[in-house]
Amino acid sequence: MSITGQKIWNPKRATDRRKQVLDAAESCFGMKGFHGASMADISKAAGMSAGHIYNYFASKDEIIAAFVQQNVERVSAIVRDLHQQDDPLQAIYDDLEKSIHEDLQVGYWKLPLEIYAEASRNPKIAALAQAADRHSSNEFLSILKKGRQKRGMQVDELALAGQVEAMIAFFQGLQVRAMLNPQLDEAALVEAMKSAMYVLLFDE
Amino acid sequence: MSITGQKIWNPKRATDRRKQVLDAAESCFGMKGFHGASMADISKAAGMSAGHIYNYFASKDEIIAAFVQQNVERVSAIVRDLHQQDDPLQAIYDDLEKSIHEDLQVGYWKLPLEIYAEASRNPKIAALAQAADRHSSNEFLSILKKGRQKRGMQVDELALAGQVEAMIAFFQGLQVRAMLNPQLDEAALVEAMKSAMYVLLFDE
Amino acid sequence: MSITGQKIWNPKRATDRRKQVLDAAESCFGMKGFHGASMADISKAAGMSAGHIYNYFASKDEIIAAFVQQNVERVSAIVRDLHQQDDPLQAIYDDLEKSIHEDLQVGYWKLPLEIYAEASRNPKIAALAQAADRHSSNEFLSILKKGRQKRGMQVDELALAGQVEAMIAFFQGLQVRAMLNPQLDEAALVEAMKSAMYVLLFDE
Amino acid sequence: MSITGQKIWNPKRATDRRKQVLDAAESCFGMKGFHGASMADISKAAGMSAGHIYNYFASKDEIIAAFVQQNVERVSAIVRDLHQQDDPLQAIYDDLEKSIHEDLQVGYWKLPLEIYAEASRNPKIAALAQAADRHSSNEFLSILKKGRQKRGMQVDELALAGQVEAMIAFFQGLQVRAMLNPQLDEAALVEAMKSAMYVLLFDE
DNA sequence: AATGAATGAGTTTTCATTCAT
DNA sequence: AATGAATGAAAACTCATTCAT
Repeated sequence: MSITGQKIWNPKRATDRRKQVLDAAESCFGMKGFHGASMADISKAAGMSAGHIYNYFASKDEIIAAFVQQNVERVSAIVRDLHQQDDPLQAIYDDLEKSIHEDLQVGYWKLPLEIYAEASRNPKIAALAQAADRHSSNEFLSILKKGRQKRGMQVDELALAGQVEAMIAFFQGLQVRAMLNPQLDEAALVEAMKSAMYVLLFDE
Repeated sequence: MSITGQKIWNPKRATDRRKQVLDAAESCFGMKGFHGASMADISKAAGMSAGHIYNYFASKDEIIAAFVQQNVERVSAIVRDLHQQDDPLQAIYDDLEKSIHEDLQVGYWKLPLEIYAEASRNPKIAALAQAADRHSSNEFLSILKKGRQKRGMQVDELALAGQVEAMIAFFQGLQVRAMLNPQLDEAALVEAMKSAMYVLLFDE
Repeated sequence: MSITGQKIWNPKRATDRRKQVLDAAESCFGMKGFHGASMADISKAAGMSAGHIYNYFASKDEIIAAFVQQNVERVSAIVRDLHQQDDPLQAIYDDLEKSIHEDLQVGYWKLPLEIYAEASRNPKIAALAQAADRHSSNEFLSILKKGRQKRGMQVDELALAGQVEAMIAFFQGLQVRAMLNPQLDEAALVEAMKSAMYVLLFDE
Repeated sequence: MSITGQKIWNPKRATDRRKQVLDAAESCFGMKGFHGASMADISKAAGMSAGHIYNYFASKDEIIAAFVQQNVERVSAIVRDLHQQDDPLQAIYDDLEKSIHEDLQVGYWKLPLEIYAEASRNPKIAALAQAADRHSSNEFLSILKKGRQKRGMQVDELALAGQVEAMIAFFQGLQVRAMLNPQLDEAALVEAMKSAMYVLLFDE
């Protein structure tokens, strides 16, 4: 429209605006849930008019989807970090206390619980969450496999797959525990988790 | 008014109608979630006008609360059954395959996930869920304590509390796993769970 | 239906039941207004099922109408009492303090105000209220006419009609004053009213 | 956003829309009363969707309150005009015919009657109406006081307060008369009112 | 690019009225 | 005569989405 053409689509700005919206969504969804948070809430938190948001997202559902995508990617990133470890089995075991402590913080479980519920009835969200989960699980499995091989252990892939599932269940279950039992004794839990994780990690 | 008095107020009918509504709510909440399901949906599923529902529940929130209450009581009932066992530790261990299989069925995880999300932002629901959880956890703990004593084991109550938390986390985590990984290999998972549960149950 | 026939329509009982309903309506309408009071409220106050009320009144509107009728009749009764007076002009004047005091009580103005508002937009109620008002005004006028004649005064009927209107306006205006000015100084008002009523009553 | 800033927030438009709604409310409330008029009625009369009205008023109650406020202010304005008069006592007396005529028009009494009824059971509206009434009464009293002093009369403030109450009762009573007696003979009424108002105004 | 005014379908809830018993 | 379960239409209000500017 203008002679200099600076009004042409600017992908950098678009990315920034999407991030602005998703950050706002994070705070709104955390407080009110996906369905309790209104577009007006999000637009206010994003410092942007509700109408304008529709230039970057086709619908509220798409915001939810993008938000979920962003969140499941965080888990992938955590797993990816394990790749760097020399002895991942030991590293995971040694980090248990910290990992558990993190998992029990409200910032760590509130939105995941929201996502699980949404995924349990919204097929689009389910597909996203399942795909991300598959990817992370596979990566985790391959890390553990390499880790065991490095230690000279025989690797029964099927058994390992079961152990991976169980370990992830443990950590996702902790998110539920954090919500249901705010008085939970963390130290005692860490001790119990250590013994259970030990047999799962080292297959003993 | 009648001599037999059965017309003065008929609690049976009220109970029936409430059950009718809660059954309808179960199916609607399962498909659309607490907030996605409308009173119109519920009334249609209950075969009753929306207005009439308000003769039995003061508000939609009260339906949700009653529904959640009903659901958390199912868990309590499961724990209560363990009281009957002669050697509960062994019984739990032996039943693992069946318990896990049950927990992975859609009917077992869909509504719990919904409840966890709702509880994470609705204080009334949180209070209900937490109270039920506290009760079940305590009962589970006392069952295990007695079980260990019967077996002549020393009981470290704090350690046991941590183990109880971990075991519950396991099973609640399975509900998340069931949703996120529909292709999950149950047999492998059972093997892994057995080894982890063994150390938690028998403290070895 | 029964052999003895005691189930045949019993007009006495019907009258009783209607009174029961109208008494209940009085208390409900006073608290919540004609439209704020529900049939459920009235039925509870009447100690009778809502459904049953419809055996005695065809609709809620009919209850309102009957209630209004009953109320406007009270005013007629007050006027009728004046017929007994030997010197009605003096009697009215002497009773002013008491009449004003009564008119300022909440029980005397609350429902009239409700009725005026309803009549101002509901033609059926307007017709009732206007008919009763016409009747009372005429009777009041004829009482004053006789009163003046007895005192040997000339009676200008048109002037008297204007004075009657003004006097009634006075008293109905007091109902509004009572509502709008709860701190109203009654003694001062009585003095002022006395002087104004004097010229209206005695045409001086 | 624009340099002149007129887009940042446009208070003119908001004021216009509120006026549009209040005008619509006036006609709807007049026809059906505060509770008989629905938001749908008002929105249709305002030429605006019902939902949109909530951008300008938080609730229907707030519309009623704003509407009542607007109406009671009209009375204040009438009293304020008297301040301009050189000899207010005489001015009021001379204007009686016109004032009475106005008071008897349907536009003058319909909504006041509605307001009186609403105020008689809605504390918020009662507070509004009473505050406005207090203000107008005080102003009216001070005008009369000055007027009497100008005429060299002694002013007994308590007596004057009673007379003020009586005069206002007169005019508010006329609103009821207009509704209850549509055939009212205005000329006769004016004559009667003149004699009564004379003694109240000039304290004779 | 950005606004926010505006819509209309949808939400929960209330209530006069009917009717089987 | 009497109940109260049941209905359905309407109420106030919310909100994702559109669009003129």
